[in-house]
Amino acid sequence: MKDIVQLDGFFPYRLAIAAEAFSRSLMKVYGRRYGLSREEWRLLFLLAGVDAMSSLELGQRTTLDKVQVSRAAQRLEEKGLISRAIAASDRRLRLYSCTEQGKALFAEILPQVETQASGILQAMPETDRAALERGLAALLVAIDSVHTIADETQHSA
Amino acid sequence: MKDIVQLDGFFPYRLAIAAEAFSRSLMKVYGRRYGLSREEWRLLFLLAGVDAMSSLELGQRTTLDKVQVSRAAQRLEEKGLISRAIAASDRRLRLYSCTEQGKALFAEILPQVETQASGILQAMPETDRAALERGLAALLVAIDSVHTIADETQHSA
DNA sequence: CCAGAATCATTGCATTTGCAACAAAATCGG
DNA sequence: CCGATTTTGTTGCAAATGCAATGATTCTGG
Repeated sequence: MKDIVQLDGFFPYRLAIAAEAFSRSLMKVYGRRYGLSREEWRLLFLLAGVDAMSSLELGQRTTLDKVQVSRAAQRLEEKGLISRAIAASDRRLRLYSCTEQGKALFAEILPQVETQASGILQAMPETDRAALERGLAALLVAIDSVHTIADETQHSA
Repeated sequence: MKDIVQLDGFFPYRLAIAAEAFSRSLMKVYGRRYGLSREEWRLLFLLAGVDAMSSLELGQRTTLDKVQVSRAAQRLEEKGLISRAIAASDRRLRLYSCTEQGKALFAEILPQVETQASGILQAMPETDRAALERGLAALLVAIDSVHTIADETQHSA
């Protein structure tokens, strides 16, 4: 009789719960054992695989705003894990890159995080895991598309 | 040649990005327009549909620890949206319930949040949406199962 | 029935975060 | 070429958060 949506069935709620639980599980590894915040870990992850990356791209790929990027990068720099430089092409931008020490730490942590993640994913039936992969990919596309539309309408307004 | 996992393909990363973007999109509605935090909104959501709920159950269903529950509930009480009482069965616990004002506010906000959420979900092909539903359900089960295991081993240790 | 262990909510304090203000640099219009 | 607007990074300050400590209540083993 209730016209109220059951929370358990409310999609955004379930997505948030699952993502948070998953994230917490991984944070136990890089956080508790290595003292990295989620933002720091994410930046390190992004930077470990490339030569350098601009602050702009960094923000776009993490959905972190510029303040979060700036502060996480500052902490990582203090720890000697990344280095910061002013971009030659556009001196407003910063060019971040991973130090050797940062890459070494990342190489040490990543396998442990992967193990932790696998522990959860392997508990799922293969078909469900494939469904999740597919659905998540589509969701990311959908989010990106509505964002783009929102930005465009804002421009014209 | 790189033995480094591409971040874009790393599952936990994509899950976190999608959930955060989705969450931010909904927060524009209940946050910017109604001044509720994510935790406050979630508690209100849980309480709007039932007579009362204990602090313990509240925490379990939201993956929030007791401090977060306590503080979000305190703020909601100050706003007159929920009421707090000591549970008769166990006087350590609290029994939270939604006030009429809280239910009214929830009824006002929910449709707007649903509209916002639908805007994203409707941008997905039907089959992908179904896959996401299925995968997400399985993921929640998997997370719960490994949590249970972890707790049990901790007890025996 | 009682003393110690366990569970739960709250509080204090240091750190972090978000938002707005600000400063530096680039782009655009004339 | 110069001033106004836009874009980007940083900083200040108030609010939020996490973690450890505390207090209140219940449970457990004798």
